[in-house]
Amino acid sequence: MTSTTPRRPGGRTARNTRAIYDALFAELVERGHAGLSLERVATRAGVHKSTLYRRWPTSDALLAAALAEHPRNDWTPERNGDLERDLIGVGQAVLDGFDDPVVGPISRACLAAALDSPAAAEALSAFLADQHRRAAVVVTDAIDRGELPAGTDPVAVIERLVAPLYYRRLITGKPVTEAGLADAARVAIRLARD
Amino acid sequence: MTSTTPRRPGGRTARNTRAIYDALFAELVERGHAGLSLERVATRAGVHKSTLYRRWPTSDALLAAALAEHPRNDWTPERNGDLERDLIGVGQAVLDGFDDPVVGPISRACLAAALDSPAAAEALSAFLADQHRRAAVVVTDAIDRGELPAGTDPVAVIERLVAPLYYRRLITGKPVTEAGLADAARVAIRLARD
Amino acid sequence: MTSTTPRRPGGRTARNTRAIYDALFAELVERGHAGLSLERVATRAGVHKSTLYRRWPTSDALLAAALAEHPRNDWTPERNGDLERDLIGVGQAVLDGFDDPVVGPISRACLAAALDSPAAAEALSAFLADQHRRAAVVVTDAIDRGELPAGTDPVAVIERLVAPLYYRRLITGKPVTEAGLADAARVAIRLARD
Amino acid sequence: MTSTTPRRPGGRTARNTRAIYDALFAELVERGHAGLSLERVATRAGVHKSTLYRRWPTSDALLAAALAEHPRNDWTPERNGDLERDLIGVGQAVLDGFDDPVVGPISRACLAAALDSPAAAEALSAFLADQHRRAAVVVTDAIDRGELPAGTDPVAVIERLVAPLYYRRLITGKPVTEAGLADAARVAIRLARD
DNA sequence: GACTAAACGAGACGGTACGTCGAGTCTTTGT
DNA sequence: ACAAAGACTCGACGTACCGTCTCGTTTAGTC
Repeated sequence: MTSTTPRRPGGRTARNTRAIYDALFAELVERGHAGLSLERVATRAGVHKSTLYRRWPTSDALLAAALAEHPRNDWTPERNGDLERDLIGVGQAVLDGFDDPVVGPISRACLAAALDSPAAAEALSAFLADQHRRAAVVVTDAIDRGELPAGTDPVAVIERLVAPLYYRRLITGKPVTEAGLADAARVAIRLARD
Repeated sequence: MTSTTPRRPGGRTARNTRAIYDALFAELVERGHAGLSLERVATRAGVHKSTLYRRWPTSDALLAAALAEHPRNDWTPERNGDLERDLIGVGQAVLDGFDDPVVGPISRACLAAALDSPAAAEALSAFLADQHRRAAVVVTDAIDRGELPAGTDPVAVIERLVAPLYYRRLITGKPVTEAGLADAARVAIRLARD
Repeated sequence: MTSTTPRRPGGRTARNTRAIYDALFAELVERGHAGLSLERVATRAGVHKSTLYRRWPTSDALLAAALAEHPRNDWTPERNGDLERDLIGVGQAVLDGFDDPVVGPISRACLAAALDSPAAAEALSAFLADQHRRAAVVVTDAIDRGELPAGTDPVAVIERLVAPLYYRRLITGKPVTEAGLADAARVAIRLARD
Repeated sequence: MTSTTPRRPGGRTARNTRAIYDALFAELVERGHAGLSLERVATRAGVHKSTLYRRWPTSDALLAAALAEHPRNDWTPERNGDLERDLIGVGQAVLDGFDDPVVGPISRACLAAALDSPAAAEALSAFLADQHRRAAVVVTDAIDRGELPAGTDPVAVIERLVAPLYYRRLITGKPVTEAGLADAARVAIRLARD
């Protein structure tokens, strides 16, 4: 990680860290990545500016660290015993995230940061890999059930599922219809079957 | 358009506009979206800062305007009489763009801008729609040849092709192998056949 | 005079001149000398900026020209047949000018301009000389009546009268009481008698 | 005072303050009040612009603060045991100030500032009050010697002395002759005798 | 339970860029 | 062909953050 791990991480330091991450996300939600100011983050966290600079070299490093610890790292997909239904569920969760007034802006901010900063890119990469792994259980289930061939790469299937969702919503800016989501699920399954 | 169209668009104004767009792209290439400074753009274009602010309300508006006029709006896919080969060609062109030392940074910058600013998002959306339309001729060809059913939506095929490329390269940050590209092309075709 | 006298002073030119002077004074009243902007004056006068620049080289020159033509050049002191009463009347008129919501700010503006610009200083000098001459009739009256010796310099008496008024009100910023004014008048007379 | 007194006035801050005041006066001497630029003052003082804005809200406040601390606050009139001679000495000192290539422009600038800004006006008022008090010892001396009645207001005498000097030189722009100065002294004394 | 180094709070600073405003000067355009 | 108005250069404004520094002060962990 890019953060300077404090040698005395207990007590106040831990409290501050938590407050800073919270403030960071709140600021990202309110003002976006371009409008981010470490001064405001510090003020909002009730912490002095120098505390931030002491612990993270750049704002991207802070974002990377926050992304690594904080959010929805406990998410788990629904498992219904049917691959297509499960995949649609996963996709819907992704889309719901984009629409969420908190998660959406944070996602966009992380993405924007990743496009500018290698450190943030790495953190985002790790975060997404984790999410993929988490989601991939629905594919593993399908393999166990014999719905898919044994050699299938579960993460690849998930990637194929979410790629068009990200592309349409975040990049082209167009909405994803129910049919679009179903289509994405079908593409992913079709790929896995070969 | 978000730009303030000047009421006297001849002569110097036109020359300035061109110089500004060029300077903007050069700066984006060198410093990225986060490191963009309108002061530097102005200096580089040999123009005074106030000229920029007079004509575009924000940096995003400038980027949007530049994106709308300038780059590779003349690109055309190769047409070999074979859909899969053509699609791979389109995909390869996209990937080459990401790798290009000029086009790549500009793409990333536009994307980052779009994630922060509705104006930029709209401009990017229009730009990509144009690119899709342009690329879609290879699908239309295939329909004409009878390779694909008549009702096929050509743009949808292109989107299915490029979505995983963008997702892997720009979002997860991972490379796209030749096999990955071939996969994307094959799946796009197969799905269109149904 | 520093103004460029136009070669066709009739019709539109004259109307514009009047409008410009009016706008100038109005702006001075509203924003003071430091806040003066020729752009606003031009807009307010319904005239293009270049018209101003064509006719006056600097804002001070404009102010000087306006001062020479416009204001209270028709003022006349009251003549009561009693020097002290007349002088008090003159002094009161000066003080009333300082307090007037229109004349006061203009006076201060002209003074400030004169402190910065020789052109304005000259204009102010001429203006004040004119005012002195105008006021001096009350002294001439007194000489004619035999109240003062024949060799008395009427303008010097007026200057002795108004100097402390200007000094207290405009320079030290302190008010002038009725007794203060009476004092000034009395001393001016007494000194003239010797 | 309008200045923001820094909470740690030692060391660098104090050095900066002094350098800023010096630079301010130097700029006023060279360019006058209207030509004052805080950017140039900062550069000249070897200090960054934001340091100025952090400590003084406006240029007038800076001028006020500088006026309050810096100049000739140690001036003392000559005392010759003769009121008229002393007063002429005081008046001559005032006139010499107007002619001085350093003090003159600064005086004019302060006066111009005072005409535009209440803060500067107050500072000037305080400065002049101090000068008056300082000069008034020559009047007190005369009272002690019995030259003037006991109830005489020493400061009023000084004001009466300097008023015509300011009026002629700074306002009407005309020179003050030796006779004019002697006249002013006589007026002041005459006033005090009643 | 007291000590010591780590972590923090606080204020000031030099610096870059912002976005705005006004001063003056050119130059395109419409008539 | 020429004046009017639009567009420009230039300098400064006042603001916001950035990242750094120097001091004290608090607090966590250790002996």
